[in-house]
Amino acid sequence: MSDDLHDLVSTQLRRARQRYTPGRRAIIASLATLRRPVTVTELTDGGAASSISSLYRNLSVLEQCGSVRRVVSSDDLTRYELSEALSEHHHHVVCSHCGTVADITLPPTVEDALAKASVLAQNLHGFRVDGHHIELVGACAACTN
Amino acid sequence: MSDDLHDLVSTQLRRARQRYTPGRRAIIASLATLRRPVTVTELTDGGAASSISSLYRNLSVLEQCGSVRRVVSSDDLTRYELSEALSEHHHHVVCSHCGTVADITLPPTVEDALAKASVLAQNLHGFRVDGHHIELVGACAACTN
DNA sequence: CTCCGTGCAAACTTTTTGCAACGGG
DNA sequence: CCCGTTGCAAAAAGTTTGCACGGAG
Repeated sequence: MSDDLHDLVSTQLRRARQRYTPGRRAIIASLATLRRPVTVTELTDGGAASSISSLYRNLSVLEQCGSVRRVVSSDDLTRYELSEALSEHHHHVVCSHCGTVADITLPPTVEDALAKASVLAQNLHGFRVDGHHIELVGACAACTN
Repeated sequence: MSDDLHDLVSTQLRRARQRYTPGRRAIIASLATLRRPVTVTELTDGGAASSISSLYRNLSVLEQCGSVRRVVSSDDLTRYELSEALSEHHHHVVCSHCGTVADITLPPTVEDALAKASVLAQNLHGFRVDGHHIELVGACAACTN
């Protein structure tokens, strides 16, 4: 686990006048290790939190200060991952069979086309586009078998 | 409301050995009128269902037979819309301020680039891509003011 | 006459909140 | 010391299920 990461989170938290407590550190550590959107249950089971209420409260704090991102996909389990400020711009592949979500980076062709389309949306619909997220839905390697 | 739509739904339901009851018809009618992902509450308030449990059950049936699609976005309200079999391939713009979700059609450049990227994901990660969904996140016209 | 769909109420799951105790700054 | 964080327990919100009635095939 890189100290850089913890320093970044620490800064983000301080900016929001929040502290980098052990509980929050454990969450960040887990997310950094797993490198994919993780369910709340996975976090508690993985020992990243002692109490569910604290976990939710800390995730909320970390989300608001921009350290983690809440990810909802097809199934009804809420997942969390490190924000793009702490990782990299990426997208998700969702297995419609087992519900697992994995990270994926898409080629510049897609990103460029999407950037242009965003400007269009802005002009046509008056919708200010701040970001985007692509979800590829299908069957993961394990579920294809 | 086009009869075509109801005929299509009717066929989809029959294929799943289900009936096109008034309750289900009302849901489809609402979704067809609103033409955007709608929350469960919006459906009940709009008079599309008399009982919440029946609404959930019917949405589940309609989803399984391919008539409606469950849409989850950033906020925690589940939304439903007509499936692409009954509408057209489209994507969503999500207002991160008020949570509203609207439909948007993206230019072929994006779709093409994404199609190529999907093949890549398939080859690189062994993930069989069946479909995709793009979410543009930002601020809607009303919330920009 | 037999099922399927419906509505009500209760159960269940997930998330949020109240409150008292703890501990770092 | 003070205030933010924590853990427990209770509450709230959203969704699902059990059961009996009613209507359609």
